[in-house]
Amino acid sequence: MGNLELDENIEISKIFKALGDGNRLSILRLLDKGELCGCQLLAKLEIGQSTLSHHMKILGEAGLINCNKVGKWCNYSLNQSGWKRAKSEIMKITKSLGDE
Amino acid sequence: MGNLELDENIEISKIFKALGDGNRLSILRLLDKGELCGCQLLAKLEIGQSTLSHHMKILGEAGLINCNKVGKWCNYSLNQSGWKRAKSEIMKITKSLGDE
DNA sequence: ATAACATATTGACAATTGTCGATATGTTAT
DNA sequence: ATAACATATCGACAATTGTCAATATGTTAT
Repeated sequence: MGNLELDENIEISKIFKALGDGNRLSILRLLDKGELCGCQLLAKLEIGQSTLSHHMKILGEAGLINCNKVGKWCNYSLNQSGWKRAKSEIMKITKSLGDE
Repeated sequence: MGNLELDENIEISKIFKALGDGNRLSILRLLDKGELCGCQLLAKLEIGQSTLSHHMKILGEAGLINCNKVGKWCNYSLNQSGWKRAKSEIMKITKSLGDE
């Protein structure tokens, strides 16, 4: 038993689940403009601190961001390798559509 | 009031939410190999018919698939323009990472 | 007309998710 | 040592999600 392809897809779906939230997309767009610590993100978003922390955890576990901890600050940035994976999976799923 | 950027991101997040499920990724990978009707998909997946129908609705509303109805069959296929949008949003979010 | 088939919809349910306030942990400055 | 700050964790809650069985709708074949 156990569908291996499905298990693999469930694994990959975590990346897209992480992208499936408006606030998290806002966070990622901010990070694309440059590294930011949690408190800077917090100042730009309309959510509580614990909520932000929760979102950062989900993005981190999905491999989409890194945290470079400096003292009490967490300097978050986009994680190149996570995004590479995300893009590559999308390309694999849409091989038949070509590049256009 | 109302945060417009967030609203836009919530809108876009629906595309990624649709990708955030293992069974739906399986469905999309099957469709990438070629058009299939619901009953053909059903034969390849381990889910009930109503569940499949539900997933197809979500994928359709996200703009990721089309249904070409022929008689009692729905011939599903990947929707080029929906995927173009998905890819373009990812590229926008990761401008700073370049193409690599 | 009737039966068989493909798909959609409904209602129910457990599981997961997004959010918050409160609290804990760890760090810097006084 | 103490206070102030940054982040993480916990417990609670409502909302959303994935699934199913049952039923409805629409289509084809008899």
